[in-house]
Amino acid sequence: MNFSDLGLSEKVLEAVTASGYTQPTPIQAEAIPHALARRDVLGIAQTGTGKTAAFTLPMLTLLEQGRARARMPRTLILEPTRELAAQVEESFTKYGANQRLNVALLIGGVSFGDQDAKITRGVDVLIATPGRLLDHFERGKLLLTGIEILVIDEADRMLDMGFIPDIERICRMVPFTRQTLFFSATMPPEIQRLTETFLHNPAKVEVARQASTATTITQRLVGAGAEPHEKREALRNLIRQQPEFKNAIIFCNRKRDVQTVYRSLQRHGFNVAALHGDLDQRARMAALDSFRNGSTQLLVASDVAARGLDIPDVSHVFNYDVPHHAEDYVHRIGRTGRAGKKGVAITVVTSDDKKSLAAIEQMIGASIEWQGELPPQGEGDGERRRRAGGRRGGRDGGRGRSHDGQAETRRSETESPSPARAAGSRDRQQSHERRDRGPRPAAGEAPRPERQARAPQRRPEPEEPPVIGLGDHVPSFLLRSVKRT
DNA sequence: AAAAAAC
Repeated sequence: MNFSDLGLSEKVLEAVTASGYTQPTPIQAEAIPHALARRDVLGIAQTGTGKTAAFTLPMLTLLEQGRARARMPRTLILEPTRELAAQVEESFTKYGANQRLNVALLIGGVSFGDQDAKITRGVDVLIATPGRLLDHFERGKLLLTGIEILVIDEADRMLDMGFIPDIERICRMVPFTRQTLFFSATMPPEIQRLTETFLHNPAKVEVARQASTATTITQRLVGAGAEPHEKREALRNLIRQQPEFKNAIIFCNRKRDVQTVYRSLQRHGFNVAALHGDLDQRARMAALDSFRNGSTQLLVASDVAARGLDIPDVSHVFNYDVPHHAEDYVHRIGRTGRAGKKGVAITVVTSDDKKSLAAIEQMIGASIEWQGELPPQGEGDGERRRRAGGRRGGRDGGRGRSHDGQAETRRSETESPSPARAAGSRDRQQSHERRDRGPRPAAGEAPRPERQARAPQRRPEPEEPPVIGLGDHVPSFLLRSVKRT
């Protein structure tokens, strides 16, 4: 299958070729002919599957006929976040290079003036987040009665974000006769209802199941103390330990933690940027740009960055927090291991995260490899080392932390051996054995018995201090076989 | 337990 077999126009094909693409992805191969035939399309696909081009390319072809009129855009694309909207705009710029089309981006956080001016001149492609679109509409500067094609992207995310009433409103404002291209990674009942209401006999195009995580991603769990400073220190060690590190996105659950972790990494000399929704638009764009062009290696982000953002070549994803919703986990780790590349996703787990972790493992249909405890240690500045050494003899202020063990595994590669660490060698071997066992079973395969079998050897000896948290102790939920859906 | 999106 080649792009030239899909019925796209010469101009669009030339732009696609110029970008270096010859073969369409499955969603593109399936959706483009339907879209060109003016059919409604229901696309069930995640980002990273080539979804954006699946609607951009046929739209560009269809837009070659006709001309935009003042204040009456011809097509409308709705996106849940500003970054995604900007990304779609780039796609139109790239593939529409051989056409004279007016594209406008209507997102919040920037001034109305430029947006207004563009609308007034007439736009062929309007890309918008719902809030700003409705704002323009209510000011009476925008007419939606000329819309020929409506695209609703990431519908399930719009649902999560409470946009569905806005989407329904917008759907009722555009002409009944328009063509609708509708994309969602999942099909919860509410989305199902929406498609039944607003799509007419759609061609259903489905690629890759929602909950499946790419096999190119190596997933691991590491334990850490639940105290913020312990987690931050664990994170720093984790970053330093990675053998094939290129760059990483670090996900936090809360915006203020994004800020804290960002500042902390900065103080410790890391090249880092932050991305969350409370930053002004310029800062958001700057963070994303510097990460994309490689001038920044670390991006600390909230879930604003979890879905859809196209950042090629991310070698690592670190979950500083376990996400509360299992599907967020899937989206976060999906930022790495893209386009056939290898990726590593490591989640920092504390004693507070058992429930969320169990839900995640249930959703992905497998248990995630447990790498062991990652104690805060080894800043290389003596001060920390003393603290770490001092802790060895007793407990650290009574806070939970198991005996040293698998945590030694990789640290030993980055630091010179010390007598205190030699004790970890037994566990280190075990840890390597575990890793060498290969990938976990995919969903649908039988649960693997060795999980039960190897568990006892990782329990602490009875005379050791009681374990608080997720050190070498294996919580009971990890020993249960995983329920599959 | 949160984040996101309009001013």
